[in-house]
Amino acid sequence: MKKFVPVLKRTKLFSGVGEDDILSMLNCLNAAVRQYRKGEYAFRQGEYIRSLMVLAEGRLHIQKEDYWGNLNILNEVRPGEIFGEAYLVPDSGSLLNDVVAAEESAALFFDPERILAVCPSACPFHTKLVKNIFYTISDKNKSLVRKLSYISQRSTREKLLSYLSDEAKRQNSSSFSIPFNRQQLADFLSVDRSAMSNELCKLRDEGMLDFHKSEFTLHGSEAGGIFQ
Amino acid sequence: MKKFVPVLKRTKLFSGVGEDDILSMLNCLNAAVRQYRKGEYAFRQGEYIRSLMVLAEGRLHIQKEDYWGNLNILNEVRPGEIFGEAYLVPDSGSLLNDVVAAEESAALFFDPERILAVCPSACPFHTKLVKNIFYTISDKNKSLVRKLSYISQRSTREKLLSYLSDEAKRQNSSSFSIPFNRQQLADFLSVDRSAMSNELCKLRDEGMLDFHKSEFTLHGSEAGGIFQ
DNA sequence: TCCTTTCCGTTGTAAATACAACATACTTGT
DNA sequence: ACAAGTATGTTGTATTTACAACGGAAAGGA
Repeated sequence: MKKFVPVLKRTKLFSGVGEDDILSMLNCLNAAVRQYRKGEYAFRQGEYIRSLMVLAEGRLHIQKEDYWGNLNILNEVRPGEIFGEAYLVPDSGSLLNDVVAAEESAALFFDPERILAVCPSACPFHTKLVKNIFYTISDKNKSLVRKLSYISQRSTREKLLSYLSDEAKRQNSSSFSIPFNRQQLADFLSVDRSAMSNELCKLRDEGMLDFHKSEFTLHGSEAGGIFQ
Repeated sequence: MKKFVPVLKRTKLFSGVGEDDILSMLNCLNAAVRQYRKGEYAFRQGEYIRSLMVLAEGRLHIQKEDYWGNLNILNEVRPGEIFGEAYLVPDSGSLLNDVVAAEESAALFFDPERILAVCPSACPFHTKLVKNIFYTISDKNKSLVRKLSYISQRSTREKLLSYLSDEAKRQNSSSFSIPFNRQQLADFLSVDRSAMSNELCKLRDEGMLDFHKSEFTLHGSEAGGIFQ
């Protein structure tokens, strides 16, 4: 448990809380740790969720495979982000997606009652935690809206450009790396891999960007405009 | 203010709170009302948001218009849902989308500090409110994920089927109405209106569904399977 | 009622995409 | 170093979609 404290300290969820206090909060909130190997399922469609989870290490993919085997990565969970919270709502039914570790990962499990039921006396940081959880879910919400803005572009080219330029903006540099391989990026953007690969190369040939594996560099007035 | 209490009473946000208590909470939290005519902009891209809003009446569309005039409805806000919460996170920048009233609407504006800062003595329902806000944001999250699951379908046909069958499931009937006209549905699903209209008619001709304006009825083993 | 406007379906064509199939480069394990 | 497996780029074709254009139906206002 203690090993995650430095990681957690840097997350939005525990921002403004000292390491010692994080540790006591983890105890106060009765957190449990679960670790996942790369490719392992944290949860499967149809399961019921009773905890609020925080990803401490690694990356998780919220994904869905349909009847015909098409895989859709609905979202990526990064360290410090919470997941599973939608299923704590009363009568929310069973999990609709799979949660898979994209790499070696560790998650903290919290009892939602202990977090949401305010106990002013027990834990001085509770108010801060509630605020931070609110911020964290809001961030997640924002990332979902962001993804929606990519996918709601009509063409593969526009999806790529909106995603890549947004990623450049987020990483505040025209050179950046993305957390996907080509297939994962195609799944994330809901397009065909080969068509996307084709479009990427066209964009490169047109001088709009360069890439090497998952490292991208955007060129040109449009992309550059972001940083001006 | 008082006129919204019966509406609010039925929302997730104030579930389990009596009408009198809702009114005192609204006062305690210093809520303000703003009303919008159909088509009016509640917020525009680039504005800064300092309040947490709850839609009391009507419908709002979170939408984005790009350089070329393509309109994307990113999400629809219904009564009892909150909006704007993503922009209360520190350093979250200005609004990236427009918020437009799809019909005559009314929204309540709350000071986020008053909601999130726990004051056990002042308002006995504060803990409940915090929990309900958590549930409400989570629900919103879920609706975003749901929309993602529609849009991430590869073809117009699949997008339509996933949306319509999900809507049937949510309304618990194979006959249901949707809150969109054709153009809005096309924007919501990020497809071309005429192509979608064409596809709808093909589905109808194949006997998979029927519709009249915004009233739909699903037929066949696939759609029926949901209710068995 | 008539006129105007909006909404919806239909069609043809140009463009984009999905899909399959394959070549090459890169990784990983032995 | 080698082999097996994986990731990526490339190409051609069938399918699907976008777009424009139009006609009829429905809705709303004068």
